[in-house]
Amino acid sequence: MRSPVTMADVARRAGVAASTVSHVVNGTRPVSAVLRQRVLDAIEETGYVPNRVARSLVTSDTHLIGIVMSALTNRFFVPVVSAIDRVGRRHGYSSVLADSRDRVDSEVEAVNTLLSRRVDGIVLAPAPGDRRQVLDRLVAEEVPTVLIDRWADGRFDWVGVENVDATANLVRHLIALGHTRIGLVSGMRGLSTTEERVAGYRLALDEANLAYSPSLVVPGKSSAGPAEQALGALLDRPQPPTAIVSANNYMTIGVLQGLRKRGIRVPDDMALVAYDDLDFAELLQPRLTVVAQPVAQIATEAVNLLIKRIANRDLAGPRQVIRLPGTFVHRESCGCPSGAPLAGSVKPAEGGPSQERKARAEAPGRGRGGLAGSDKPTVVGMS
Amino acid sequence: MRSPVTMADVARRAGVAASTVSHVVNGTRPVSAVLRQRVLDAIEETGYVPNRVARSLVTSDTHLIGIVMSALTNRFFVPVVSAIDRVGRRHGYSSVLADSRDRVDSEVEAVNTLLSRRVDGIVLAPAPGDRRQVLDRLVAEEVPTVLIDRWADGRFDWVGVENVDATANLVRHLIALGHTRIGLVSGMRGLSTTEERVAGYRLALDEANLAYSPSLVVPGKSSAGPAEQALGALLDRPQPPTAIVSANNYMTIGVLQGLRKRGIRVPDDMALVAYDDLDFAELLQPRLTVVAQPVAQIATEAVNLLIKRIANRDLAGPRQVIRLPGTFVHRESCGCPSGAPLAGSVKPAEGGPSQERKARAEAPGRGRGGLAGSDKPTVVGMS
DNA sequence: ATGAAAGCGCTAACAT
DNA sequence: ATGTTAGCGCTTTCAT
Repeated sequence: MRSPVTMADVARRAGVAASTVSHVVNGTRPVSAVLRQRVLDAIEETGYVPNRVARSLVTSDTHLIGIVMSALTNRFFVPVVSAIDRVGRRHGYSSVLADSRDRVDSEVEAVNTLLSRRVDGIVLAPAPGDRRQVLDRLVAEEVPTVLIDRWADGRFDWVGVENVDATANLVRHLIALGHTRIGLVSGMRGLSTTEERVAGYRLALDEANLAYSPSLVVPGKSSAGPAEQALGALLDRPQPPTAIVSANNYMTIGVLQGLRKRGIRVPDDMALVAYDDLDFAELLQPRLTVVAQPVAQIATEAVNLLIKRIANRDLAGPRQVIRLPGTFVHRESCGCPSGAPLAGSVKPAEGGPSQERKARAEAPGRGRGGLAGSDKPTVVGMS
Repeated sequence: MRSPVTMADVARRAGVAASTVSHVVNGTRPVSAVLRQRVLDAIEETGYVPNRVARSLVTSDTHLIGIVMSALTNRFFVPVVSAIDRVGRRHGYSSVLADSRDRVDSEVEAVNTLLSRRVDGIVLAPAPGDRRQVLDRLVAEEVPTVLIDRWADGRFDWVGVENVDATANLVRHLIALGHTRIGLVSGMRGLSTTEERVAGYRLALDEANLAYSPSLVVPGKSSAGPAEQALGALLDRPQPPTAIVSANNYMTIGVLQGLRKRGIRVPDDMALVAYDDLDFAELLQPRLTVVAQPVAQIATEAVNLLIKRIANRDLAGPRQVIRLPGTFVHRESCGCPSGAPLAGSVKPAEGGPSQERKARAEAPGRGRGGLAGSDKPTVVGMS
């Protein structure tokens, strides 16, 4: 069995009281150099590893941060884990996961598990549907929680991206290029991001006095397969669109797949722009014109905010809503030649309704190694 | 502050002893219908959530599985998390993460954290370098551990992929197509996967009586940027290769990037094959000929094995080594026309040295929605 | 079928 | 500067 060497063992070996061992381990009170050394030696010799669960029982904190999201499907999953590791390492936090599978019932189960494990705080990307049960619970238990990605409830801190204007910019650009029949492959129902992106699409149409046709908006359910199917519906219309907007990364993959199968070339036969950059967007031909989310930054802000809340639970203060801007990345799938200036002035955002704090624009370099000069896409920061 | 409603509170409210509450919660001994109901009601009314950390202190198990790997860089990260969630949910396991950043010192830190949190078991993808310290520790503490991806030590269970023959097959295919100068962009030094893939490359060369030239093997360090640089070295040779093998997914991205920048077309100017399939391999032009790892299956096997070990720590038995076959996916980047039969008979594997168990071949469909008939790549199972 | 009591390994008063 | 002691919230003998 596993090392049952306890603090008492160490104390005995060092010839001191258990509390002394505790204090040298935690530096919680001065210990004479001699005893400290004796204790350190004893620890070394016995291979003692402090038992954090026993510690947690008395201090009633676990230094555990719970993450609730659909692991595979949510693009914030890995960045959040990384942020907790990076930021949290300094403060001794670790992360525990709970997959919600994007269904409220699993979400409830997930939150309960985390609650019973007494996590110090939770980062949650709310599943679509009625999440009142989970959220009420979280409020009742008063466990520090920050919502991420999808907005769901004014009682919580939230960090996410600006969707309305960013999507509108995508559409404005297409309109500036002369398109009037623009299809939208939209996301899962019940997600704020889905609704906001649809709203952005309609906004741009309105501005240009183009009629909104419901049949041009097809449900891609936020994933590739359904998106490919939804695309079919669009293409089978008597008057297919001349341009398509895909509302998230996974759906973009489905759309590309579908277009390819039908032998429809981008952008010659069909212009395509998308919400979310893809890791491999640069490698596709044509390269995709997209709005990129500052994913890493969102994750980092969320974790920082959470840790701050945990640190002073009392100084609660007003809930923070951090809505970060997306970045318009102009490449060629919209139909523009490589390096062309951006058609259709990208309007500056006017500040979301619940925007309480303006964040700095994301740094241009998004990490994935520099591109050669002429190959560089035009990056337009949006705020 | 957080719900401090304890088992004692519930007991008082229900007018029973704490032990009775415990037994109805855990079903550990019969409780009369009346009392059981009273307890259940009290729990309901108080919103009691059992404190798992207190429980852990007495039972000395946490139902926590630790995951140690380079979160962002390791392709097994998300699949392992998913597997723990899927398999573990039935048994009440959750996962705690620790990012090793692929450096032994962080790895030591990570393992220590998990040890102090008293996880019931660990899934570890060993960092490159001298991991004796970590592994000795794990052995000493006798915490059930399964190694994944990179093989490191005979004292542990291990689950990973067959590399030698799979890589050889890639090279054999190129040779069959007439290539004699074949470059290899290889992975990080100190990783078993790197060494095995180089060995496979050499094996195929030997079989064909082609000379092995060290300068045709360049260090891509398992990531995109370095791979792109390494590619440069290959291309700047007086006699550049006519075909390239990329030894993992991230490096393939770098290689593609580099080739594109130099205006080198695949496969016309340069044939390209790779270890690891890419999520978007189907979307590239040309589509990539690769060996795909059964990632999800590896993760699932690892987690199942670990949970089994945890269940009966004593019945230790011999260490298991599960080496799963890769799948040759024949597409067009090798220079073959779409749907062409596979040139260069792909030799069946001969069983790795430490192969103790033969696993079934991965099911052909790899999840990402069916391809249209004529577009379907030729998939050749390897064992 | 139920209750009382001991104790898991630690921290944090409270002594001295 | 160090030791003693009383819990943290639970499980699990041991009684009854």
